[in-house]
Amino acid sequence: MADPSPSAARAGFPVSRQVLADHVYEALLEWLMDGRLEPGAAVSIDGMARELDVSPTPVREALARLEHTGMVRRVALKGYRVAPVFTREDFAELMEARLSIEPVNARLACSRMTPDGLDALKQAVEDLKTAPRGGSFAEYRSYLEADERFHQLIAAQASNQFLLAAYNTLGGQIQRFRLFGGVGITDAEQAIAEHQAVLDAMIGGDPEKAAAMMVDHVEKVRGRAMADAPED
Amino acid sequence: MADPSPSAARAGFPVSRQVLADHVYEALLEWLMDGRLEPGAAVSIDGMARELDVSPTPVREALARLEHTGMVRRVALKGYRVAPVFTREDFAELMEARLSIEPVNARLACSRMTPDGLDALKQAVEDLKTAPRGGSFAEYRSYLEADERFHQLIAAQASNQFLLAAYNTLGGQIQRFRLFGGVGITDAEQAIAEHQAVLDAMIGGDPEKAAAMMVDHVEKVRGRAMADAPED
DNA sequence: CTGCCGGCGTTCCTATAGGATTTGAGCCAT
DNA sequence: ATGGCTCAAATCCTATAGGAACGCCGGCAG
Repeated sequence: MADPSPSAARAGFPVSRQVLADHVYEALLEWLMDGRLEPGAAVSIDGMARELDVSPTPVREALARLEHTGMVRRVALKGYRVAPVFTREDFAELMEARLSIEPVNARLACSRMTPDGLDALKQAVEDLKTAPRGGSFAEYRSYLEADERFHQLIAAQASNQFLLAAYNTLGGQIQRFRLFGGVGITDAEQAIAEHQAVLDAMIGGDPEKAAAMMVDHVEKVRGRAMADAPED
Repeated sequence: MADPSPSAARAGFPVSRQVLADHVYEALLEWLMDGRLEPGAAVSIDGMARELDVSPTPVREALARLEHTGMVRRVALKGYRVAPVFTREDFAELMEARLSIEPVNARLACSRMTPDGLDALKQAVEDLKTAPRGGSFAEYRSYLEADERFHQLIAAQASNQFLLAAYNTLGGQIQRFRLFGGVGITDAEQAIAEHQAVLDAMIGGDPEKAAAMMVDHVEKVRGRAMADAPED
């Protein structure tokens, strides 16, 4: 490969234990989240290989993993395409799924919270409050990242590998919708308050209240998004 | 390759719209479920390629997909291994996850049930009742298959792609535990009655009762398994 | 006897080549 | 002008080859 930077990870960190397919996976994930790969666009294996200066084999492996996340869809002998934009029904289903998983995560996380986990959660909410959110699209990223991190941390603190895996499959879709749903950040103040309410319940050590606050948050997110994006 | 037989799969089904990696995926899945690949065993890419008479590339792609299901684990530059047997804690976590997802599926499935779906559910319970379960291990298979099919159908009838995906990631693990958990079929009569209770609630069109019956079923499964397998 | 070390096989990992398939454009007949 | 057909480019899919790392085993020095 002409660009030495990708191989630097292997050469510079012989203990890295990371292979090319992992880098390709992360690169594609980033492009998917950035919008560089728009929904519906074809993802050519050979094309991506040329773009990333690798052979098609690692690209194929990375795409096989991505398919399982729902970010890309595969049609045999036709190739991969970026998953289409969410319809209103898709969004409703996603929120329904969140409502059945995230409150459980919140309840369990509250019961099993570690001091470090609580600190991380506090930091996530703090980042939400301080993140810039007025300017261009790129500035949303830190806000959205903190949002996703908050929910991800709760799922992790629930200390259940299966619930964590289940949430992670949703998390990517949620993040993708946040970016491509067509709605900007119009509800930051309310969303921050709802996150704070969940955090307060966690600090107070009240699992049931934490679950209830999470239900409240997700339902309000759904309500706001459905109102903001009446497009169909 | 010298032996032309492997290409027969392609030549014989020109309309199959299925590629080699899909066949490899299904073959590996079957071997994992059969016990031919025991937990903890190494899954060599080259070895599987020789065994299946294909090149390593499709095997690599199939394993990349399987990794996301939790059936196999990958260590970079070291290869794939069959996921280890469930510990008591793993099983408890799995049941906890089921308790947060399957009752929701049952409630939604009851509300959105189609006539065809209901027929399929009835058939699954009927198969549970008539399946042989006294003899050898191989005879369990039809019973276990009907069990898994019952839960899978409910998840499908919930008409929520995300909940279905979430359940499917659990379903494989559940099935794997049924086979390798160390417990035989000692609770068929009770389990069938519990399935019947869920089905009756569905027939009666009572979503809340269907959810409650599902909770009852999963909790009792957990109770019986934890009592039967005190190994630690 | 014990610990170190160097060769050797196995395996993973990536690149490259070639066959098979789909898609789109261009041409011809109606 | 339009519908159908042919051809060619692009793409997917699989096979094969080669480089690099890991684990094992026998030999040798202390």
